[in-house]
Order: sequence, then C-alpha cells, then structure tokens
Amino acid sequence: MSTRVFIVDDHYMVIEGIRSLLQDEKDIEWIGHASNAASCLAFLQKQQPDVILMDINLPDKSGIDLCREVIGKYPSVFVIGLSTFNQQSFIQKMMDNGASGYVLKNATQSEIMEAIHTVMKGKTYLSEEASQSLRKMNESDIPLLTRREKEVLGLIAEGLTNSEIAQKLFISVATVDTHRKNLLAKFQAKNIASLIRLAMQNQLI
Amino acid sequence: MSTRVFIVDDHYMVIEGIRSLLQDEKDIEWIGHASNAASCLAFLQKQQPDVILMDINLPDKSGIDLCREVIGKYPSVFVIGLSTFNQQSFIQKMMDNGASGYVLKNATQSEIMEAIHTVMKGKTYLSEEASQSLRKMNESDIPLLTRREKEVLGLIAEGLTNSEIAQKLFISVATVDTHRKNLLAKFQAKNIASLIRLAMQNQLI
DNA sequence: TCAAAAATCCCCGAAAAACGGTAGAAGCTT
DNA sequence: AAGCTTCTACCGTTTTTCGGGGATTTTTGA
Repeated sequence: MSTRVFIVDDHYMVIEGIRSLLQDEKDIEWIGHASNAASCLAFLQKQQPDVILMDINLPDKSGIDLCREVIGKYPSVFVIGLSTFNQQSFIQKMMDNGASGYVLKNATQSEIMEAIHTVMKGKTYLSEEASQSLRKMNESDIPLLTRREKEVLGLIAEGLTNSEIAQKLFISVATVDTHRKNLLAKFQAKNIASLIRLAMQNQLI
Repeated sequence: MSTRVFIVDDHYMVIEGIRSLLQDEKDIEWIGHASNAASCLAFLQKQQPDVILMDINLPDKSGIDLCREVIGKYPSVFVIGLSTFNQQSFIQKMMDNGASGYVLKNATQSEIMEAIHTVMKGKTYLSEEASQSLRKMNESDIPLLTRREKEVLGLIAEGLTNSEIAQKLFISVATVDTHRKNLLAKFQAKNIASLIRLAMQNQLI
C-alpha cells in the first residue's frame, strides 16, 4: 500500500520541488498541498494523509502551532517539519508538539524518502544537521525564567535602563538590578549584549 | 532562440521546483545549476547563460556579492534575485549590485516566466510584493553597515567589552568606542540592549 | 586625481552596568 | 510548620557605556 503524502508550504517552488522529487516514487501518493494553515485544516476535514510535510514558517500561523492542532485532531497523521532554518529551538518545539521528524529544505530526494519511510514505521527521523543541532542544545538548555524576569528582560531589550524599568513596574531600582543579575546568571551571559542575543536566539523575546 | 537559464541556490528542493516549473517551456533551456558561489563561478568559466536565478542566501558567499562579481565578469548576463525574505535592504542591495530583477520563492510559474522575459528585454522585473516592499522601505530602513561595523557588532553581540574587542582587532579602545557610537546612531538605539535586538530582528547578526 | 567614505585615535564627565555580597516578606507546596 | 521559590530591597566598588565633542590617516569610488 502506498503512503499518502500532503505538503504545507507557502513557497510554490518548494511544493513543486518536492512534488518533482516524489513523483517517480511508486510507493508515494501525492494527495495534495496547501500554502497556508487554514487551507491545510480545510483539506484535512475531507481526507487525511499518512504523512504531512510541514513548513515551519507559514503566513497565517506558525507550523509549530499547526503541528499541535493537526495531531490533536488527527492523531494517526505523522508530521515531518520542514525548514530552511537549522535552529535548535524550532526543532525542539516542533518535536515537543508531536512531530515525528524534521528535515531541512536542502535535503536530497533520498533523505526525504528515508524520512517518510522512517516515520511511517513509527520512528523519529531527524536530518543529520538537525540532530546535531538538537544535541548541542541539550547541553546548554534554555533557562527557565520567572514571570517577572521575562517582563524585565523584555523591557531591557526595548532599551530601558534599570531606573526606567523600576518606574514602569513600580519597584525599586535595586530589585530590577537583582533581576538583571539573575538573568545574566541564568543565561551564563557576561553582559546585556550577549544576554539579548541568547534570549533572541531562543525566542524568549 | 531559446533563453538559457542557470540557477544558484543551496536548497535542492528549490532547484528541483524551478526545474520542474520551467521544463515544459519550449523557449527556456535549462543549462545547469549550482548550490554555492564557488561552483557557480566555475561553471560560468565554461559557459554563460542568458539569465541566472540567484538565491540571496548562499553557504559560501552572499548572493549580493556574487551578483556583483558575476556581472563584473560577464556583463551580458542578467541576474534575477531569488529569496524567501521580502526584505527591503536585500532587494535594494541586489539591485544596487546590478541585478535585473527580483522574485520571491513563492512565485508562480507565470511570474517566473514573466520575470525571465522581462529582463531578457533589458527591463527590470520586481515581483509585486518586492516592489511594494521597496516603496515602504524609506520608512523603516535597515542601516547600511560598513565591514568594520559589522565585525564590531558581531563581537559586541558575543559579549565582548570594548577593550576586549580592541585587543582582538588590534585597534585602540577609542576606535571601538567610535564604531559602537556609530552603530547606536545608525540604529537609532539608545543602548546596546536595543541595538542587539534591532540588529537581530533585521538578520544582521 | 580628488573628494568622499571609512577607519583610526583621543578627551572629558556623567550615567549605567557589573560584581559580590546579604537578607526580609510573600506565596506556594508538602 | 518547614522548605522552596519568587519577588523584593540594600550596599560599596570597579568597570563599562553613553553622550558630547574633535581630528588624522587610509581606502575607495567616480
């Protein structure tokens, strides 16, 4: 029995590229594509594929959210994340939300086929680069911030000084300074510049 | 006579997608593709296409630089920029460096064909979204940074202080400070925190 | 070749951040 | 009630940044 594949990607060229790569595979049945989250969900109401290749960057909704929604509604569907970005946090979030695999857009035909076959067996497929990235990540985990720390972090990123933040939050400058120190410690950052960079790389801002 | 087309893109799926889109066009001759700047230049030494579809994000060199280089060596070649990003500065730089057109990766087959035909007539083709973006650009401009400024910005983002950067680059602390001030001014940032945020939001780090 | 742009260097003082502590109060969990 | 986390607050010292300047050399582009 052939595997029914569906694709969600907002780039026409990528859809066309995958279609072209898969069209000669006799155990793959291309059942359709969508260029945004809404039309993907509409399609799924009528029929469900075995595997969805899903871009992380969609115009109306992040692929990460769409992934959770689709798997919640149709638990038998396997989702493979698709992205040009090789960023830890994206991969991690995608997998956290139930994706079965992750491939980059520079994948070759055989990589895509391997990914589809692997997830159809119920296993997880991560492309070489993606899994390297994921491994690196666990070592330096994303810090868990408290509500207040996130708030302060956001205001720092906007360029406010300690005293401005203190005024805005109706707390003492000393308190803001403490939060700042804790943020630096949690991120193991030497100063605000690297703190902001790390926080943004981990999508915390 | 048919138009000879060459493609440079590091994503296999995109190459495959364009190939698939163009294969039925009888006035288009696909003469090859490259996945990085080096092999593109190597190819061009042997033969030159009429049109190059060129990705902005290449592994070894920015498409912007490659564009200038290619047009410098082979002035008769028309370059069409290709990108997922709809960002003003990229489009602007690409056109500044001699590109004849710019299309986004979500372009349809007819858009690509129109782009190729337009630039072959010696005219400029900008995809709808790209030209809108170019118009909007003046409002929220991305600062143009010099080589040294980019270098300093990167080191600041890594958490180095002025004196550390000075040591690393074998220049005076005062010079680093000047670069830092110029960066703040160009981004209209109040301090380093907002500078880093803005720079990262604009993909400059 | 000549002007513009970029890169280099310096001074000053005020402001802010970084370092390294300590510590009480509130709130939640067990 | 004990223990934990979070939020709050303070102090003194050192380092770094920020905001004004001004100025020279090197590189680049037209």
